[in-house]
Amino acid sequence: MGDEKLTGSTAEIDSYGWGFHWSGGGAGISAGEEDVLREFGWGPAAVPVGRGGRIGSETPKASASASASSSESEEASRSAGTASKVKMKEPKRIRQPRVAFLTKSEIDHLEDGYRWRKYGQKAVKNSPFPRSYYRCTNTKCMVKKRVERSSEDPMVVITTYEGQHCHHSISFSPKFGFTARDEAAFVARLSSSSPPPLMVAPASITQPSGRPGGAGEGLLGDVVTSTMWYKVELIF
DNA sequence: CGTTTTTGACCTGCGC
DNA sequence: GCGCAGGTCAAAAACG
Ligand SMILES: [Zn+2]
Repeated sequence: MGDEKLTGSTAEIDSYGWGFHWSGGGAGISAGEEDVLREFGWGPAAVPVGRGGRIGSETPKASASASASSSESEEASRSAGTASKVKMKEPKRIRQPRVAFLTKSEIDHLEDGYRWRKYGQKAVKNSPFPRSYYRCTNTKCMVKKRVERSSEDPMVVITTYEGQHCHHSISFSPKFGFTARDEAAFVARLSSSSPPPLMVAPASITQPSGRPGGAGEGLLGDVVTSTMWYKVELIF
C-alpha cells in the first residue's frame, strides 16, 4: 500500500466530484490558525450519497441468490434483494449536497453547537487515521458531518459538513447573546446566492491556553466552546 | 433505562 | 466480471 502519492487525501476528495479546491497554505496559512472554506457543490446527482446501505424494507425473505450461503441466520435480513425485486417506486436518487464546509483545525474535536451521533468509522487509504461519520441527532435534520485527520499532519483535522440544519443550534441560544436573527444571518451567509467558490478566512486566533493542563474541565469547557464560536462568528 | 458509541457486515459506484 | 474504495445500517456494548 504505500504508494508514492503524498496528496492522496486531496485527490480522494477531489474525486468525489464536489469540485474541492484545496489551497495548501497558499494564503500563507500555518498551524495555529483556522481556515474555513466554503464550497457549493450543487451538482446533478454527482455525489454518491443515498443508497449506501440497505434501503428501508427490512422484509427478511429468502435472499435472491442463496448460492453457497447455508447460514443465512439473522444476517439474511439485510441481504434482501431490495432494489432488485422491489423497485424503488420513484427515482429517489435525490442527493442534496448543497453546501460543503471544510474546516481545518489543530484540535481533535470541533464543537459546532449541534448534537451529532456517530454512525460509522472507516479507515482511509493513504491515511493512518480513520474517518468518522456523524449525523445530526434531530429526526428531521438529515445533516451529515464527516471528520478526518490529515495523513501527515495529525494536528490538522478536516471536517466536512453536508446539508443544512433545519433547527436552531444550542450554541445560538440567548445564553451567549445570540438570537434567531443572528443565526439567520449566519446561515444566510452560508447559503448565499453565488458567493466566491473559495474563501479563506484569515483567523488569527489563538487557542485558550494549551488545552492539556486538565484543570476545571467542565467549567472551562463551556468557556472554550463559547470562545470558539465567537471565533467562527468573526470569521463569517 | 435511554442514549450514544463501537464494531462488523453489506451495498453501491467505479476502475480495470 | 471482479475488485477496490467508500459509505451506510444494524446490533451490542458502554456510558450517563
Ligand atoms: Zn441538525
